[in-house]
Amino acid sequence: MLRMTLIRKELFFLFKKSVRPLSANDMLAKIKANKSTIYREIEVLLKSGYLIEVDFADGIKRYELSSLAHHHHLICLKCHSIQDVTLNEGLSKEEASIAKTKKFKVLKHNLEFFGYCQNCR
Amino acid sequence: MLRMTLIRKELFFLFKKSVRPLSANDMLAKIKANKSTIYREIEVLLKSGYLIEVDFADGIKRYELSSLAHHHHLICLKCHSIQDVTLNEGLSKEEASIAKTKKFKVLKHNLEFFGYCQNCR
DNA sequence: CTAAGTGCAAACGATTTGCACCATC
DNA sequence: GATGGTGCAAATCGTTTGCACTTAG
Repeated sequence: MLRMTLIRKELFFLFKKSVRPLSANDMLAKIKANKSTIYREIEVLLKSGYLIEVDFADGIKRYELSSLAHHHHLICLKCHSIQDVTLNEGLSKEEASIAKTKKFKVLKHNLEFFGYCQNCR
Repeated sequence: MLRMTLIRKELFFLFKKSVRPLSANDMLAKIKANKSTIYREIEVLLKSGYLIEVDFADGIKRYELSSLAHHHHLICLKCHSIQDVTLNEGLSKEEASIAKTKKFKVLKHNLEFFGYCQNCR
């Protein structure tokens, strides 16, 4: 049911070469397509599992390929650079403890770090 | 420089008795004040350090008293209930490792958990 | 052919801003 | 009475929707 349209191809290509999560506006700046098309495309690609949502707590939704290994981001508050981090331990121990003590089934979490990067601190 | 106005008093009272982070709309529903006033109030209270921002990744900004102990939230995807959690270990070890290996100075992080609460799973 | 994809314009919801008036210190 | 607070209306920005047209399979 997923047709391979030009816009879709371009989106995959864009995401593949992007080193940071992309917002709808980021995509619009790179791909000649209508706003609505982009937003609907995001919806489709989320639903079909190609993209995941990433939240930088600024009210703008961003996305990256779900095929990437699970990781978090280091967001520089000054230059807005973004680095990926993979946590050594992860949060699985914490999530297990949450399941036990709070009787809460964790399906996903959101974790991003904010601060100053090497150049800005 | 912070005057004790009626609206400000009501806001503090509201936050003190609230068991969950509040959005601008939550405040507007409880306090008779103009939209702009509420948003400007949030700005002032953030800047003066009485409130902190909490992000549930849904594009709506929420706030809670900064005097609360550092904690995270368990957000039920079905009934939208919210529980607080305090992590045993916290992320300080992770942040130390980030400082070392990535040369990134972490000032704050955002961590919230999503899933199903006891009643909904 | 027909379901999926697209563009355009208008609607939406959260937040912001400009301006005139009001109240606390 | 000066600075900070407030209300109102309009603007802004990211996102969504309705509708008519197009295209991939």
